[in-house]
Amino acid sequence: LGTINTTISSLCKRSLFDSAFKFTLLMVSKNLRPNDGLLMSLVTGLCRNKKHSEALQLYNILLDKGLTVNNAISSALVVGFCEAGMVQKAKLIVQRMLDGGVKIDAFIYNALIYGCCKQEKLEVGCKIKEEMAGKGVHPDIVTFNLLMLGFSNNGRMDEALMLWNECQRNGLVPDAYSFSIIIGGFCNIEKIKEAMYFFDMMIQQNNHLNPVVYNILIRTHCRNGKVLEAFKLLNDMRSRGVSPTSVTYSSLIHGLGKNGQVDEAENLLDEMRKEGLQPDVVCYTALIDGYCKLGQINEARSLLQEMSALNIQPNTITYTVLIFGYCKLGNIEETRRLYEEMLSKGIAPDSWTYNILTHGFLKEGKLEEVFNLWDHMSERGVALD
RNA sequence: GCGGUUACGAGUUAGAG
Repeated sequence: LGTINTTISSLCKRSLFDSAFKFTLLMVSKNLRPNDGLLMSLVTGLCRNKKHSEALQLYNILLDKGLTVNNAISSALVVGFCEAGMVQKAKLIVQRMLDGGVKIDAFIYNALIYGCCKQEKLEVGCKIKEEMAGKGVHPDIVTFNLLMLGFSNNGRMDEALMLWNECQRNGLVPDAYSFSIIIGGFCNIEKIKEAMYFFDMMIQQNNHLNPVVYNILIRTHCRNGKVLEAFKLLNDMRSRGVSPTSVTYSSLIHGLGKNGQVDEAENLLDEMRKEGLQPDVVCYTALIDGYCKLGQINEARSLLQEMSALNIQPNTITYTVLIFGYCKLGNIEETRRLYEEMLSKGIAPDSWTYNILTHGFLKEGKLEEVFNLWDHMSERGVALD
């Protein structure tokens, strides 16, 4: 049995979920049961790779065999379906668990609420919260956080705050997530005063301080062109012993780039390295965008080379940014070249890429090329939106 | 006992016509 576990584990680690799946089925058919942790990562892995039906199949077989399936495995399945937007199917799975007399715990309810909130079905999410309470499963802080996030993302801060109050009436204590959700919600609608009210509350409690809240505030200032304010917060976080992350830096780089301060932005890459942080693809893409917006396309292009020298893989957005840079300069040659290059690297263009390419070609009167492009696009299963 | 659920960063679309 140890060998089985090791084999499956190794297959999962190498992301060979198909093989792990087949191997597990084979084992289960011989009534050998891999351990819980492995089954969970297998279910999670299958779902992340869009193999939901395999995950479900495995789950069903375990049940049919009368093998124990703990809530962690079930919740991995429910989460997998919810993350892919298949909340209805997730609900069916849960319903079957209920029918089978299985106790649904808060993790699973929360996973369902997560799915509902992702689809902006906030009222349904709230109903599930009531339902769980009715079944004697107390909504926990995660339940409240999920719903607060749902409302915050829709600018419905009144409702988010009602939940903030409600959870405390229920004896729950807002945690670091709660704070950043509320602060982020106010930032989204530019209610900075309100955001700062909650931020000060965190500071006063001298608790829950973490890079995420700072990142939210820094990004908000950067988005509003208030880079100086953003840097003040960077100092503030450091002085309180909170280390910046690559998210912090990418926000700052983006903010500086938007202001045309690309040199300062580029210096931040070195500053990161001095702090032991590796600049990632987002930091580079933000900087490349900054150069492109200034028309300094060669600088942008050499950053792409720098990335490959450092083994930082460019992605769809990186290429789209560069292509847009060339399009704006009317450089059709390089636009084509980059498009070919991204295809040859297996980086998939998306609807934004095609949108930009279309405009670029049209601007230069390359009507036929647009038609070719559109054929290519539909072959690849991308639709303009 | 251990494990499963929640927060933050980059790309097209300002205005006029």
